[in-house]
Amino acid sequence: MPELPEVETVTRALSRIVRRSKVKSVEIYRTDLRWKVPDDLKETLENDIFEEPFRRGKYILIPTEKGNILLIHLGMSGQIKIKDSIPTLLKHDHIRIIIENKTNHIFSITYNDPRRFGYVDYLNKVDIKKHFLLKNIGVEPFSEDLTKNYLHNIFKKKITNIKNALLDQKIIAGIGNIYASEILFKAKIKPHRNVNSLKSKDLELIIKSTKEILKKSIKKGGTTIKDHKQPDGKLGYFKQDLAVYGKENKKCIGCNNLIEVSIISNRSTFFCDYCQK
DNA sequence: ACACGCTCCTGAACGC
DNA sequence: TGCGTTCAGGAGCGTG
Repeated sequence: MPELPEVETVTRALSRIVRRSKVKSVEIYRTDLRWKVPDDLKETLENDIFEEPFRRGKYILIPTEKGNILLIHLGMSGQIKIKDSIPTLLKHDHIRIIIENKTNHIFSITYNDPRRFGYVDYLNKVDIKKHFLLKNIGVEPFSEDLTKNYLHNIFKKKITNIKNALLDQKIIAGIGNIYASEILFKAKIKPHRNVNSLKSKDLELIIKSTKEILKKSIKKGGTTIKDHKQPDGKLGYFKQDLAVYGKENKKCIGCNNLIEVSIISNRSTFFCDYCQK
């Protein structure tokens, strides 16, 4: 599923229930995710108390009172399910955390991931800049650090196209294959353009489009193509707002020409050859 | 140091 | 209906 808006949606849903809740039990059914889930995850988290969850790139981070942070990555097919009960386990439910909130209500948080490209880990709060998955992550799209100057300094040293650059988590955190196409359509820039051909005005449009597209998608609960569900089971409704992703041979909303698809670094990339320059 | 394929895995959709 | 093939929203790793 998940790019920034989907991960943000899940993080917000978690925020509503985990804050100041006590971890009653951690049930681990599979440890062979993208990397091996640490053996001491269970004993580390149990009896600790969750604080306010937050997101970094496509990672969900939940700090605890004892000074740790639970890290969840959803990979391609991961889902978080929140229930006010402890339901029967379903296929691909790999990890389940039972919590109790301040008013003694029990909730279950279940990590389900058919393809197991995702990951669950914990780290110490002081190591947040050192963890191997977090240390090289670039700026947050909504941060003030995402500026023309920032992009210009990176792009002048690069030989790649803007589509690949948007997918590169070391530059901007959180953009994936769907939103890369959508952002470039909105910015009217062809995905194949080399980054060092981009002018100041182009960078400005890319930054503006990035913020707008991601913000709007979060508002709609993300995009459900296949897997993504919000933790309460609801779908994400940004799909109906997609302008180019998955629209091959459909009319462009800007000019009525047909949307094209080309494979860039093995990923489908959708664009309008007329609107995007 | 960088850019680019390859790869991990399951399931759904498609073609014959 | 059944079977084989292709494709999927991520991203680290090995290679050149």
